[in-house]
Amino acid sequence: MAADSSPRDTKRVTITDVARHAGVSTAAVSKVMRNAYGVSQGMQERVRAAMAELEYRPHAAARGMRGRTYTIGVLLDNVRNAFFADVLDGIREELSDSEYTVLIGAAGFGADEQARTIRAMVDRQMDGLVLIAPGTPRSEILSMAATTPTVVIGHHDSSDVHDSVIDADDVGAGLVVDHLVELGHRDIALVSAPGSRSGRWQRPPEIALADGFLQAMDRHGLADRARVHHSAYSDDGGHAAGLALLSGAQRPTAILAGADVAALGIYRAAADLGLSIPGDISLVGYNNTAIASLAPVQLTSVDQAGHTMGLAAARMLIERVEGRRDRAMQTTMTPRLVVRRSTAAPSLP
Amino acid sequence: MAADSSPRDTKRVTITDVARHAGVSTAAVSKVMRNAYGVSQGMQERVRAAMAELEYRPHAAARGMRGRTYTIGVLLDNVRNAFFADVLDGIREELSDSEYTVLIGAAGFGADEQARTIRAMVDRQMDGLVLIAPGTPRSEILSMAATTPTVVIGHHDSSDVHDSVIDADDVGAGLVVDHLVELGHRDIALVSAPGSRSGRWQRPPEIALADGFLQAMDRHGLADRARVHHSAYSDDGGHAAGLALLSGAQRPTAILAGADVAALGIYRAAADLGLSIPGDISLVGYNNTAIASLAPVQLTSVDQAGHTMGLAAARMLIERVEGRRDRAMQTTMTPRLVVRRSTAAPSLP
DNA sequence: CCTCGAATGGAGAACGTTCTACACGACTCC
DNA sequence: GGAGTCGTGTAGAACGTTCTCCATTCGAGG
Repeated sequence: MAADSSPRDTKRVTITDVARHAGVSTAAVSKVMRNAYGVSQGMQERVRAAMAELEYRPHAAARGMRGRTYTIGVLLDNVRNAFFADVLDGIREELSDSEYTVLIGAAGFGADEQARTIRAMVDRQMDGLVLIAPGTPRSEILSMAATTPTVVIGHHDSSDVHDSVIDADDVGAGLVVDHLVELGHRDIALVSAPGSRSGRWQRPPEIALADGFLQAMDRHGLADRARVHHSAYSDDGGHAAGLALLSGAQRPTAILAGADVAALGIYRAAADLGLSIPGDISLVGYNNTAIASLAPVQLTSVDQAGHTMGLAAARMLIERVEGRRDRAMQTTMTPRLVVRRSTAAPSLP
Repeated sequence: MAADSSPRDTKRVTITDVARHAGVSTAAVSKVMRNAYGVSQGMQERVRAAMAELEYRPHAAARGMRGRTYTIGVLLDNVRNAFFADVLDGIREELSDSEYTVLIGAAGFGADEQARTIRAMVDRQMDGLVLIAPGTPRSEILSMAATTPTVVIGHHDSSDVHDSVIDADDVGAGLVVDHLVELGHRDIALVSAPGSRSGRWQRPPEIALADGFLQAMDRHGLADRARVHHSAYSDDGGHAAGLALLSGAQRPTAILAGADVAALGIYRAAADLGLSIPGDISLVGYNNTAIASLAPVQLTSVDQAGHTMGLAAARMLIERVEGRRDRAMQTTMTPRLVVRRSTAAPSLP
């Protein structure tokens, strides 16, 4: 086995050290830390002083064996999607002066990998989980949520075992369609994630979006001119979708992409084909991420208030973790259209 | 105290259950899991079968009390910087079929917050840490690294207690200056992070970049025309820097930004001032992130091979964690210039 | 047949917390 | 003056692993 001998020595300060130093029992120290009932003023002070003096930091793994671990896990499929960064900021802000630490599991798009990551977080005894639009089968989420407080962001399927934070994607799609129709567009395409009703989720965000889109088109009497194309919410996915839609026979005059990243891929495809935006094609993104507002981009987009969603998710989660609420709840946000320079009246045929 | 009664019941399958089910001792099961010495073929199979049958998953917190936790922590300051996403992908890829799980601590720019996050990861007994350009004082990193294997990405300061992966930022700056000078530019400005030699880091990436920039300018006899402006590597930071530089008295004809995000902020500032890129101003980014290649952007940038850096970091870290190497090492990458449409010859005065 | 050593399996002590019981004293109330 | 009650503190049993010893068996060598 060779030399081994990792350098991990210099032993930690433990609760026992603190207890001895303060001249009390470990139980007392534990109580102080969790500010549990039954501790006198004097005890409080003595113990806190000892902790400070020894620079004591509780051993999270040991805590995990019995009680809390004071860790919140966040699952996201794609670090590059800036919308998730907004949500994350919200979560971190809400938790910033609590004792909880936020750790992120970045899992990629694969359902298996996501499931593995979720299990890893549960195995590490995290106190609560925020899952952003998980691709994992619903049954798996439900069984995990039965044992660990969970907030699901994005999926419209509600449940009595986990909380949800969603955006009214159907309303968002409606806003976009209204805007485009008002500009004079008739042939409008939607590019949405292929997700579909897989894994027993009945209403993942992309389905809600697609439904809202079709309803809105119908409302304007354009049901037969609506087109839906599926592709991954990534730059490459958008690029492929853009090429397919724009070089096809019946070219739409406007495209709504379910994510800003994908919209930028479509932008690239349009450029490849020599089409200008918004001259030839109007383009709308979704999520109103930072890139949408960049000078060279100026993408019309739907704002989902990711930051606020993160705040709400964290608040709801902590309520559950600390047992202040025992019934599932659902929070719905209303989207808002932000018009920029990527949409205009269609050019005459 | 109300009802409390969190739902966390339905007890887990433990090593004891597996042992009983396989008719062996827990010690034996543990040995099989860690494939330690002293296990017969038959025992192997019996135990593995039992584990599979019961769907056993080891309890990470309990493991953390004695041995490994099979968790690698990654610290990054800003989820929005796509370069970090590249690094992260590299790390995840290298670790994808190992037993290690990667968890990310997103800490923001503040040194305190970063320090807190690092401590949180150490307290959770993570087996190893990858720190991407930490702003935390060097001493703190060194003391953490003494107890937990650590790879630092970005800082050029080497150490015998942690490994490092860096990019030759000075070379990168040289490539850019050469390119710009060749196009005919003389008045070139650098926008770099304010980091400076704080916290006892002698050579954080921004300093290496600035030094390389000044040296390259000097090499071309342009030392007196070089300007360095400090701002945060963010969209807003770039915007502010852009406004300052471009509306000031002696306007540069080209700007190098230390991060693509910041370059986009400068882009926005230029637009605000009615200046076109590359007509009036040439602009170069750093890191060659995905946004740099987007159709509407087309930013000339320096490629740092973040993905490869991530791979290297993970490989080095695991060597240390598993005790296969006990001396610190350092890996240096060579940057490459990717010319796009944001640079051109300067307009005549 | 005895001794040795290698190979294999198990007992049981950690590890650092939390938390349930319980002990003790001081009051209050009949 | 005894029975409750309240407030405060402690003992000690978990929790689910890892890992150091130790026990047993088996073969080989003498």
